[in-house]
Amino acid sequence: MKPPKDSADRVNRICSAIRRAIIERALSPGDKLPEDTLGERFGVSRTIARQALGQLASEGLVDLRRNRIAIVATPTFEEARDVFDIRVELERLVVRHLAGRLTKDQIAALRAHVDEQEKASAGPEATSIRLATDFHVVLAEMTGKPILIRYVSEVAYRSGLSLSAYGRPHSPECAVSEHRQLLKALERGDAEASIKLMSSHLASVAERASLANGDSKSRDLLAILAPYVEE
Amino acid sequence: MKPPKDSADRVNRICSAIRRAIIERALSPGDKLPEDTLGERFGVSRTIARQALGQLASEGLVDLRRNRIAIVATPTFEEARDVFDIRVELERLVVRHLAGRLTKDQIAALRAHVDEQEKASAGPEATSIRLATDFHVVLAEMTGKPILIRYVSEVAYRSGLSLSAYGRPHSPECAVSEHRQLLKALERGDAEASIKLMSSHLASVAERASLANGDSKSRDLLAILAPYVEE
DNA sequence: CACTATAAAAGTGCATGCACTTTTTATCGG
DNA sequence: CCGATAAAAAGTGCATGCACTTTTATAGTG
Repeated sequence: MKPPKDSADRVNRICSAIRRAIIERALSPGDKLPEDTLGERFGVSRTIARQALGQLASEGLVDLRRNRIAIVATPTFEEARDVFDIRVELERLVVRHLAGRLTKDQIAALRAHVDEQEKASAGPEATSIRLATDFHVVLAEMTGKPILIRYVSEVAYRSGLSLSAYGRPHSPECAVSEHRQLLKALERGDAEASIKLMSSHLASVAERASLANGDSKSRDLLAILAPYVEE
Repeated sequence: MKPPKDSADRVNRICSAIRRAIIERALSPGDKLPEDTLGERFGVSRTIARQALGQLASEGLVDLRRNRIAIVATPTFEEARDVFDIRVELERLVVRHLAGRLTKDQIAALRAHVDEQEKASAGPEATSIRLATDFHVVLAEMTGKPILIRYVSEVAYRSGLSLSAYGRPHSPECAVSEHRQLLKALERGDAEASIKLMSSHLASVAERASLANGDSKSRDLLAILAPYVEE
């Protein structure tokens, strides 16, 4: 009779909230996440908040420092690049599996998603970024492969964090049109094209963070500073 | 002068021990892992044991069921296959980055590792399996990319668990010779060949778990084989 | 004897308390 | 006013205790 106290996912609620806050840039690298503040805000004890932080740390979104307040992670430039490399491979796996296999309903859902994304282009950047990331997660979910879903989500969120650290302002129109193109290729079952489109889409996302390939480390600093200097 | 109570990695010690026990098949899918037994065995409180279990659960090696004793995970057949798919992509990334970039010392270390592996072929299966897995982890570590290392280790261990669930007896000689071939290709900087060798090596590992042929659910055999065949 | 009901045991879930560390604030000499 | 220093506050690390759930052992009944 009483609510089954389904508390296993109280942790999850906190994680989701923080992930979203990060992806929407309400939280930035270095921002503090004290256990008791979190617990208070979410109406749970420190124990639960602590678990959530542990989980997020294992996903690379949070930095746990002994005896210090946990903070939103600050990915290094190299880490950001590596995550993108991995992300490309994982998402290629996704589209390879999805090309030509999407049901009518799935296609409709994806189209609706992109439409919403387009509508959000005019609005606040936070929503736009979140929807853009969600698109990739939704794609992954359509594979029905729990493990792939988990990994793709993880790298997608980490990418978002990197972008928040090193990226220039988000450009929604671009993402929308690229998503539409990809969707078309998937729909007509062109795996080859889908993979290419996904790769180049992610490359352009990475470029926004100046993460484009270059083995030289000397220009990294410049690349890092560029977004702040220009404008 | 007292030991700095470097307790952050007491959790890690437990995790490592359990991971190793799993890979060596001392622990099998379904085996129970009670918090207090663990704590007692490792001389820590339940709290720490619990953290370790949480960590391992997030790596997919342990199953946490509410109010029930944690158990070693039993990957489904599909999960096993998916992990292998992801593993192939990640390890391709590893060898792609390593080909032609290995230092003399690294090559020596790898050769030593394979030698040890060969020596262990005659001994107990546990050691042989562990060394075979380690080879892949060591390779990943040589990329110096923390994130790649983490993901590769994770899928390597998960693969080991799948093998323990579905695999036939381990065949050490096979792994040794394949590792040697790969090492040669890496050494002479032949990225193309390295990637192929890694792919086919992992395919043969997967085959040992009957993950390549359609056991019960053979519906997309082509999709399963695609990553190994292509290119 | 099987089969159920029931009580004890074992185990997890979680809040809490205390020791310890880091951070902040307050105080004081120059 | 500034910098240093000590004291208070804030925060984490972790063991522990108690409520609750599952499992096991026990006893009762037709």
